[in-house]
Amino acid sequence: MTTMTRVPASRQPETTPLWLKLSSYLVLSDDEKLYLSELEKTIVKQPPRSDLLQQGERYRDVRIIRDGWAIRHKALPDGRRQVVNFVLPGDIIGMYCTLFESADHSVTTLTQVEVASFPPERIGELFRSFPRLAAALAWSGAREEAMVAERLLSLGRRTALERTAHLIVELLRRLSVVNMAADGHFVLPVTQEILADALGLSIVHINRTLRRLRDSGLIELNGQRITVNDVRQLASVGQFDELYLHLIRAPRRLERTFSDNRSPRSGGRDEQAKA
Amino acid sequence: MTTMTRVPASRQPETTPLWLKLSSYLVLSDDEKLYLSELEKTIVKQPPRSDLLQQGERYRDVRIIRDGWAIRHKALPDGRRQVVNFVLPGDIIGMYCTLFESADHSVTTLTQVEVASFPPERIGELFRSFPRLAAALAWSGAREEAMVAERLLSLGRRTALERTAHLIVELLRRLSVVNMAADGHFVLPVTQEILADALGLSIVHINRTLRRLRDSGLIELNGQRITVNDVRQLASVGQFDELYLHLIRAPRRLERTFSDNRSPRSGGRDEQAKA
DNA sequence: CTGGCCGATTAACCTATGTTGTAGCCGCCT
DNA sequence: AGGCGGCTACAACATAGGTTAATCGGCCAG
Repeated sequence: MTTMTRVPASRQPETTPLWLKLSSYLVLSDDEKLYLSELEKTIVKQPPRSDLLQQGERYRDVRIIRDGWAIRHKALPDGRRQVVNFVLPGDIIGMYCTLFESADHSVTTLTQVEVASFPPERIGELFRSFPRLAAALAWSGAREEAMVAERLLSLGRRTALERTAHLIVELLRRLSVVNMAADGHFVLPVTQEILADALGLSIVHINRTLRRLRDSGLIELNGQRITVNDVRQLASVGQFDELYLHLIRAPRRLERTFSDNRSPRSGGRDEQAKA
Repeated sequence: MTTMTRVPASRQPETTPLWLKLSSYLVLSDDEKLYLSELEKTIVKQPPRSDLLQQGERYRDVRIIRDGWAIRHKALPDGRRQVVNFVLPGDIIGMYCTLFESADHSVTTLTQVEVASFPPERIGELFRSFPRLAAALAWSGAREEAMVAERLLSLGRRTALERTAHLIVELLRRLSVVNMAADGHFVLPVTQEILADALGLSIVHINRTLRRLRDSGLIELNGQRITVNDVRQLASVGQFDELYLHLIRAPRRLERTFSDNRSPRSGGRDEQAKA
């Protein structure tokens, strides 16, 4: 709402990345805002290259990333590795911890990361007392799946150049939502090895591919800063269609389905059950 | 439970594939069973090769597959296509229709398919009145994501032979849950083109790969019937680790989180706010 | 200052997989 | 009966991307 600084943004309690992200989906009430900030109360800092979660490990708390980057990845017994997705500020880890016994993937930090965590039991509470907020979190989780499916399309059917372009545009879009990208540039705290693992390529080939993108003037790289000179064109190279990011606001039927029609108090907005 | 026939299994109302699948995760009460069968009341048959959902289309009802196979796939503007997952009896389509405006993928039947459908609004009702059932459905959805992530690992880091072996074992495991596979054989109503699109390979190469699997005696193909002679060995070729299928029963904390602690009776709903 | 390590970069070479084209089979329509 | 379309099968050839190996620069510990 107010113009945003690019600072880690945790001055005012309510503008955490998660809040920003959810707000892009639906307008949150003050109650909801407050409850959300409750969830982000217990905060810890994790050093770079440390595991937030390990494949096979039992799930523990739910974690909210407040600052920094991480990767979600899976490994084969012989060491080959696939990065499933990048975990950015505003993303949630272990949302399914209530449903699954143990994790089928690892999450490892790339930079120093600030995480909030809360016990899984609160999810039940959330669904009961703040159904719209719960719906927004479900949206965030469903979007995650959509991103993985899109990456699958990339690995299966896009060439190395297309994949790489696609990923860059995706990151740009995602980071914009949490005010971490401006005019097409952002910090990409990632080695080429990690890019390779994300795109199913060899490290040498990712290097070649980045070179081609640079040579064609589509992007610039200075250290960890990447600049996209012409987003439209890069998107077209990557056949990027942002439909899968589901960035549009919640459909009207969401209110019908998830509005809290049980507590006339607290939730404060209407009820009027249907059918 | 009782010994199972391989018949479509819809004689007794409660043993639908979805019920079977969810029961493998948690024991459902009679109320829950009943409500589930309510959801499967409106039934329609779809011919083979027809769309249940089209990329870009607005979401409509939630659909439960009761019989037959379909694929969930995404296409690039130039026609290249990736099959994201196979949709089997007991699977659900459009679970996120409340959250998203329009679909980012298509679903197309491979065989004749029997689908039940219900309006998205009932999901809210479900979460309020039958939280354990809702949790089981959430489990099913989360598992879906896990499968896509595992396929991503396949496309990114497994060879054609490994991928193919992996997929076959996965299908075998999934079909077993709904009693559609016995002693390592099942019906695979799929052309090689579709396998190719699922595994990110060319149709010619999938053909070569199946040949290798047959020549090595790991599988047999007779028309659409596939027989896995040695599951252990095939799983080992595909580096298959079923952790990602999350086939184990619900963790204990699920009950703590989702048990309906609001209604001592059955359908009643109400409250006791938190904090 | 210096050695060691990590990551980026490039060249040369190799191979898994893609492409193109042909043939055979089977079921189905007329 | 003939022919057509969809699918499998395979051979021959082409290439995107993998592998290996060498170099270079930056950073840090001693």
